[in-house]
Amino acid sequence: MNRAMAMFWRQGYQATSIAELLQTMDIGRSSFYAAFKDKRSFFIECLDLWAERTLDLIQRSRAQMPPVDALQSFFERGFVAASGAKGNWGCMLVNTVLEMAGVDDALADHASRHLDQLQALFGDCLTDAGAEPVRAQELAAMLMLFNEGIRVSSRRRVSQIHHRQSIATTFRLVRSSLS
Amino acid sequence: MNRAMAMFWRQGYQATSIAELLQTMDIGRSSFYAAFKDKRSFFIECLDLWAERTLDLIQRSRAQMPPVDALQSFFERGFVAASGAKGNWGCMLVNTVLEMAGVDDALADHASRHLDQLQALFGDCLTDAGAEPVRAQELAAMLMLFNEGIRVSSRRRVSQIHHRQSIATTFRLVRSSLS
DNA sequence: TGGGTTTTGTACCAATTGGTGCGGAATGAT
DNA sequence: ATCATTCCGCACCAATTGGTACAAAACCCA
Repeated sequence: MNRAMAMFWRQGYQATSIAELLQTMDIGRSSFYAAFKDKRSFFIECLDLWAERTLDLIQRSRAQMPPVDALQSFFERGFVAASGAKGNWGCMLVNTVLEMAGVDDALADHASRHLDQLQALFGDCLTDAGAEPVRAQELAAMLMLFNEGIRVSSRRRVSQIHHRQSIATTFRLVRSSLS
Repeated sequence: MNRAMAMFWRQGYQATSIAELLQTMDIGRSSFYAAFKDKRSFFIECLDLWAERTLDLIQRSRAQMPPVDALQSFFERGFVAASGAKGNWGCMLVNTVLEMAGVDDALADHASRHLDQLQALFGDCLTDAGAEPVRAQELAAMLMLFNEGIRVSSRRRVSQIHHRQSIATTFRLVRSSLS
């Protein structure tokens, strides 16, 4: 299932056929439809799994370091770990929103709600760091905008160094805004 | 052709079938294949048209107002004009990059190069506004990141007001950085 | 009006899509 | 070993995909 999720992550929903999925999961057609209802339902499961892992990633970091550091490490990890030689696939939630909006709005909304959760978690980290609730919400919204932007940019052929720099300057701004 | 472009813009490449295109263009199948080589080639034409119009939009604004105002009006127009009751379709270039990356990399690169042009134009406006070349490039890159982010965000159900606010604060930052 | 060229409507094609059903193989308990 | 049950490979299906062939129609200049 991890492989299937990665496939959806990289290629999106429409461009991934069931045949491809079966091959990478190394199971038969019957087994697939026995375990999952639909291609669509299965995609949602993968989407949820992806979101869950992403939230967990931040939560775990938060237990080990100051909250703002945890946030920053989240952005940096997304650009180092996920982008090997194989290239970066961006954020599955962002990808899904842009692919399905105007095609399957329910699906796009589902991904969008996950992004809301992520933004809420950003806010939590910022209040933890001592920001006032209102200000934390503002900053979280800004970080989400930054996230969406950099995830798009990461699917282009822009140099990694440049992204790192953007992250650095953004978080310098965030930190200065908190002190 | 405008209608066809709008269709691709809203639904993306894969989700738009030839049959739908023919219907909205109100032409027959033969006429289509006589005028355009492929679905893919036709999509590229639409993409180029969209990019051309976007660049023109900025250029025209630049002839009528200070360069930074022109940039700001570009962002604001994208959110008022394009987003009627029918909703906002974001930026066709950004949409294409995210849809086709990992599926048809050549197509994604094509859209990405258009974004490079757009970013270059951002840079021109900023140098016009008196920024030093290096600084202008930095700011242009930041604006492109902002553009990518807000175009994603605009396809979610986030309130318009919020976007306007983001634009305002971003440009306040840009202006203060220029003075 | 006539003949030749372009345009266009439509039937048709092979390939692929997501999804179902069946028959046999593996499994496990007695 | 036997039986029942679960599992799975594979054939099959209808629908849709992008693309082509071909003939009829519209057009234009003489």
